[in-house]
Amino acid sequence: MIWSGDKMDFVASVVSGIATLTQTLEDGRTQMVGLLLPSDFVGRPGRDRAAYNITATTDILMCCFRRKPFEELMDRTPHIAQRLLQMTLDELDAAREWMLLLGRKTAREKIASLLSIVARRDASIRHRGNGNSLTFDLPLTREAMADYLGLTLETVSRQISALKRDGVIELTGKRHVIVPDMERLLMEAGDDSDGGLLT
Amino acid sequence: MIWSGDKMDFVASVVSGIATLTQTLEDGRTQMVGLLLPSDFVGRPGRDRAAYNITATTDILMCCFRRKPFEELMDRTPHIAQRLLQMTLDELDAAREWMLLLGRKTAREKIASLLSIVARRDASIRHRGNGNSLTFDLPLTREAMADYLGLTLETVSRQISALKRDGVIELTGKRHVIVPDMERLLMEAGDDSDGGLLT
DNA sequence: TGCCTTGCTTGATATGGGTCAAATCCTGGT
DNA sequence: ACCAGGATTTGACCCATATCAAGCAAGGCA
Repeated sequence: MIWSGDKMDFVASVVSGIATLTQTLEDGRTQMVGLLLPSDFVGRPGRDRAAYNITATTDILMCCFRRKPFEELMDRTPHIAQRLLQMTLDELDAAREWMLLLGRKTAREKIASLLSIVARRDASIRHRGNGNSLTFDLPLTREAMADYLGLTLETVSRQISALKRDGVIELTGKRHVIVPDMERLLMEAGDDSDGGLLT
Repeated sequence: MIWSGDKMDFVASVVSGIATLTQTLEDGRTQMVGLLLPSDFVGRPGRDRAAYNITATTDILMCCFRRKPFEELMDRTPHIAQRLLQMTLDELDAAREWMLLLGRKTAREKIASLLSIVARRDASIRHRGNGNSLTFDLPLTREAMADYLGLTLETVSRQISALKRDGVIELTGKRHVIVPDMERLLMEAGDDSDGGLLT
């Protein structure tokens, strides 16, 4: 959709669909640095070039504003800057949680963490708070998961197979996941401090 | 100084000295998620508990405000929220750069990146823009560097030795670094995007 | 002076995850 | 139904980094 360095004279808000923010090294290694979900904000007031690649992983609908008028609106409406500040601080928290994952977790913990996050978000969207036994679809390919977690797609595949073999999750099809025991999955994720914040 | 989960009824700005923000897993693995330098902001309006451990690595002087009055001040002075938003967005960019480092760079690249960052910051503080051949002190122990980079302290030590052996840097004492060729160091860091030109 | 501690280096070995390669599964197009 | 191309799984092997362990240097202190 958008490449890092492109001119970007608008800001936007995601209405529906999913997109990713990625950074790459010149030899092709890539790392996902953000996941854009409905209600997330894209772009930055006061900057005219994109800092990251933005890729839609599904059909996506965004609500765009030209940057200049938006900046003027922000000057006139203090409430907006405050709201944006809250959202940005939440993103910063999420980024820091993610840094812990990238720097210190094992491959298995990384996968379990990702599944926990997706499961929680999915549960909160459809509020089906039925305690144990959750069910959801993965919105990402194995390769996207690898970019998210700082792994290779082969390792992702292997660890998912391992979690399945150990009964932590069940799979129907490639993408549909059943979690018989959410507690167990959270244990596997390593941070049972329950502290996963979702954006 | 402050432990994650502690009550924190103030916000602050660093005046002088250096502190770190770290997260830990319950088995003791720790990951640095932020570096607090002079002028950086600590704490979050609208949250009353610290989310991270804050550790001073030098003597430090901070300018503290009680949280409630500060929040009121922010409501009355839109300019402050905007300034804070800019700072937070900068931190978010830094966090994302860091995620790329943690997820995709090799140990050698991580060390070179860290040295580049410290060198650049140091150079900008003392503006000694003498082209090549920079010189600076590392403000961190090997262990702190390891926590920063998602490595072990032994690997940090080995990679620094390797860079020295290869002539990328020179050491006098354990902490004082001389960079004979900054270009070379930036190459080693992997992201030579110093201006975004490719031949 | 000699002991202790803290920070750092270096070596030997183990292992988690990467790399390369091949087989299988799935989906949409003709 | 058949085929083509992408997505996924699985296997074999290798290497970068972790782990475990020993030793060194410098400073503080009894």
